[in-house]
Amino acid sequence: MQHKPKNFNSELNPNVSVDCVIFGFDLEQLTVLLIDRGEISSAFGPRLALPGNLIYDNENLDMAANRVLDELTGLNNIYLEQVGAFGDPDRIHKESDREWLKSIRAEPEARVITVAYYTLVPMSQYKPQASSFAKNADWVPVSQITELAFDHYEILQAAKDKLKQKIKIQPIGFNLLPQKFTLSQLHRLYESILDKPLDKRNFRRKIQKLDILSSLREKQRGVPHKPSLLYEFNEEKYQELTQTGFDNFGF
Amino acid sequence: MQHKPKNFNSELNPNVSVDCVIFGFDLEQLTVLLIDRGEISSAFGPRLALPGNLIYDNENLDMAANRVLDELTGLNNIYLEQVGAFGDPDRIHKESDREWLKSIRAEPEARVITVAYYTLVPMSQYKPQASSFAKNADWVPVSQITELAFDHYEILQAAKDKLKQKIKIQPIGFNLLPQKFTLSQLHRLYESILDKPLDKRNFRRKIQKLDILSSLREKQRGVPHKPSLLYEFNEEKYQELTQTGFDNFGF
DNA sequence: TAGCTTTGTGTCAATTTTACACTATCCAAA
DNA sequence: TTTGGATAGTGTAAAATTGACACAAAGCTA
Repeated sequence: MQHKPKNFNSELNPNVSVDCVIFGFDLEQLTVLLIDRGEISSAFGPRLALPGNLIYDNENLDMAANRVLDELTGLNNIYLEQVGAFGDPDRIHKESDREWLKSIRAEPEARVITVAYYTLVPMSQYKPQASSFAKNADWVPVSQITELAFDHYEILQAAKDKLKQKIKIQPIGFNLLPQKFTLSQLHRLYESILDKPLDKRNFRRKIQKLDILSSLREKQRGVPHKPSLLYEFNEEKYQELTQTGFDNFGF
Repeated sequence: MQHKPKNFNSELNPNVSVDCVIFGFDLEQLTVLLIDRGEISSAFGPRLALPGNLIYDNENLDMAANRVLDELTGLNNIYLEQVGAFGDPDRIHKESDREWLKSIRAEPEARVITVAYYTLVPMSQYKPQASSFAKNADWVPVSQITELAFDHYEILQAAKDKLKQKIKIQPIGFNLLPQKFTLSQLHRLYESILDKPLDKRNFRRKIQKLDILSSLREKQRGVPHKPSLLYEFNEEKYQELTQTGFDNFGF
């Protein structure tokens, strides 16, 4: 399950990179997949970063994002959506970042524009495996993050905003949950993405109206309270819905 | 495979460009500002393109977009919003585009990633003046455009989609109109952006409810039918509104 | 078995949406 | 001057949606 070093008969493009904001949900809060770059020689600075790297010169951006994500974390074959391009000439200004680049890049001083991508995955089904220059790769609660390498913190904020916007327009949140989940978990998920409380009954009513959940005849077990019914997300109905098109979730 | 020679501060970065999608509205339909690249030596292909060019290596993307727009069309000091990055390695595949690049670029074969921007301006207040490699710069109705240079047609579609989305969330459409306008013009504008008919009475009601229009005591003149009242957009109220925040126009 | 915790449920008032048709006003042409 | 053509401007009623709100049921633990 390790990635083969692809033989691109092409060079890395020293001016363009991709970064991936992979959101997960631990059933409590929103998380992001970050890599640990390990000890940084000279100064201290944030060790954590979004998975990202330079693109190859003959590679399209979407594929580059997938490749890089795979190389650093082992996650592959994931649909990524673009956040945007980040190109401040000064985006690499932290001393720790400069030092680190010297250790991994042929042209550590080059001006780099990065194209950021984001997506949502069910954490439970993706176990990150660090490799390449990632010493470690793991999920970190978004709320705990206060700084990241380069301009990655800023990118993360932009991705969160996109997500917030998008979830109002598409029932994309279901991607974050395990196959079987409870309405309360979904509820918490929406609250943590939208960053505001939602009335329980109204939320449930609205979700049910979408008619994309199948209730299972199964209950939670082992919880010290009334067990919740489990639901499944109905892919087919969802496809139908997005085809028909709908404008707003109205949260 | 050529990348720029390093570290000349004022050098063009041969790998990154910006393109601008400037929307206008001629009171009938949505238009875009395009440049004419003139006769193309070898093959025929589309002469029209979005205004765009390479960035400088020490220039941030937003500023590059403004500079390039100014250089090619004379429009300046415009707030631009990002559409996204377009980086297919094959995005320069038309023979006519290759030929043309040879005539204007130092490294015509370089792989170029472009970052697209868009905005809306009142056409009446911006008279494009072609210069640099633009032989001409003019407004073209979006509906008449069937092909453009490079992947610009695709970029245009993406910008239209962004606009469509955005106008549902912000009353941004007013930017496209002259200072004094009629509700019918605004109505037509919304219809052409959303690309669907909107009920006249419902539209008017909804707009009025926003409370960002000031009715002038002035009528249209010289129209061969009942003259319309003129309105002004109320910037102050608009600012107030965006501050307070609102989610949806609900069209 | 008592207590803790979370689930799951319904209603009513207020607001918003949708669908729909006729008169008023100006210009131009007869 | 009259008439016809064109677009502006206006209201209502039914249906759907939203928002606010409270309590019993179910399982676990001590």
